[in-house]
Amino acid sequence: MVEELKKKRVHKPAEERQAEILDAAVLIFASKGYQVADVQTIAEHAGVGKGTVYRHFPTKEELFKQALIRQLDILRCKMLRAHDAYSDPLQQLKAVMSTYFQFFDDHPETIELFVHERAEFGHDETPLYFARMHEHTDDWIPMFEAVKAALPMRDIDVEEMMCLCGEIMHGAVYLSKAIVPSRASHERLEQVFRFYLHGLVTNASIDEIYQLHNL
Amino acid sequence: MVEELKKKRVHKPAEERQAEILDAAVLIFASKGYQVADVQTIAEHAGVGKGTVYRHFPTKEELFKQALIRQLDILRCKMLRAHDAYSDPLQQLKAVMSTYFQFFDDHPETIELFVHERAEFGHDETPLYFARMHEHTDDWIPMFEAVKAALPMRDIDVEEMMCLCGEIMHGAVYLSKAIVPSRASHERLEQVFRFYLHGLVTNASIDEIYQLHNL
DNA sequence: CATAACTGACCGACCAGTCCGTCCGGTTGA
DNA sequence: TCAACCGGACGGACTGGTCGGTCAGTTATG
Repeated sequence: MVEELKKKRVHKPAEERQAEILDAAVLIFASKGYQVADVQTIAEHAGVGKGTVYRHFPTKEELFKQALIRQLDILRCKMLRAHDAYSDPLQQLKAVMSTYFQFFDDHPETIELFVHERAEFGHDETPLYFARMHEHTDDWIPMFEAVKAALPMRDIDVEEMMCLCGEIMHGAVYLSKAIVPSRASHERLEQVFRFYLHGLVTNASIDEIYQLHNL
Repeated sequence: MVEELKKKRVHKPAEERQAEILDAAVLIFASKGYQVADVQTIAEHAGVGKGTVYRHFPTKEELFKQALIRQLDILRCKMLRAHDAYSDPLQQLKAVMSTYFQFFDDHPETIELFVHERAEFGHDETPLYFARMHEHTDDWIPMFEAVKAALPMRDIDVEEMMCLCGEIMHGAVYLSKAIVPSRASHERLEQVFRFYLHGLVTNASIDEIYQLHNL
């Protein structure tokens, strides 16, 4: 009656195995948090033994960070692609923001991963989330410069523009789950984007700008 | 030589004991996180035995939540006091925002506490941080109504105003530690407040508004 | 058969919560 | 005034269970 179904052992290229393990890690870490998630569960979920996990990642901590980096790279990549799809700087900005919101709509577990990183490791080192953000700051400067040039801007420097943009997007996503009734993040794109522009410009009509830039 | 310094046992009113324990709990939970912090350490820090902690709080989780609630109440109370010190709605708003930033400047450990709550318990229940915020939403509606009446507002309803205000303040505080070089939160007050107003109004001169309201 | 990948039982450290002996300090009565 | 007494607050050793990381043995592959 009780079938002893033995999983067949398979050897795979390291890269593929690691990807499987990382996918499982993202899920488990996101749902339980770093401390509570246990490596055994991740291994089972990835369909491998615990020993195998440790063959590919030296410690639980490293496993977590790799899982996180994987997600960060995916997000970053999507944002860059969204940017490159447009030439008008305001369209670029809106597309990037949209991608950001959409990403967290599609992968709510990633929010949890970020939250847990901030809680667990943000204490004494800058979270990878921000480290990476900051590391790649330069990539976005040209866009913000262009936005600035395109708008009747009040006196704000580019760094401040970027900082505010990051804060408001992060805030919207981070708090999106907490608001009752919770709205899908991307529904908030329009609201947040308009608000952001209003916050930047002097006194021009936002509607004019919208029309001018086909937003 | 080695003095056996035995702590004298002292009986105290329950309330006082609990306050001592909660203060220790805030510190330890904030610095280590919910999972890593151990009750023994909290007990030692409060100058009591572990058993005593469990006399006053049924579980570690309850201890954490009480510690959090304590901080939330302090913050809320300060914000209300700041509000009541002014009659002009814009001055009130600015004062409340200022208090919020100042509080986290003075008690950076409280940020950590919120972060850990979101990570540990925000998963399946609304964090107390937001629950309380939402619970007391009504307290702030009159102020935002008044702000709205005082400004040449674009078409935003009060709920949205409050939501955006919360997000931008939370974002500024939450990210304040991540930015390099990190600025004291309160230094950002002016920047964030102006940004917020710009985001609300139609096309009036912010400077006019500032002068009119003595900001 | 040689080698590399894989496995999971095992070890030791760690910790939430318990439990009972200890001792404080308020009360009583002579 | 003070000594004997007692309720209950207190302390901390202990227990039971958990989990990160290891390693000796097993299985696939060439």
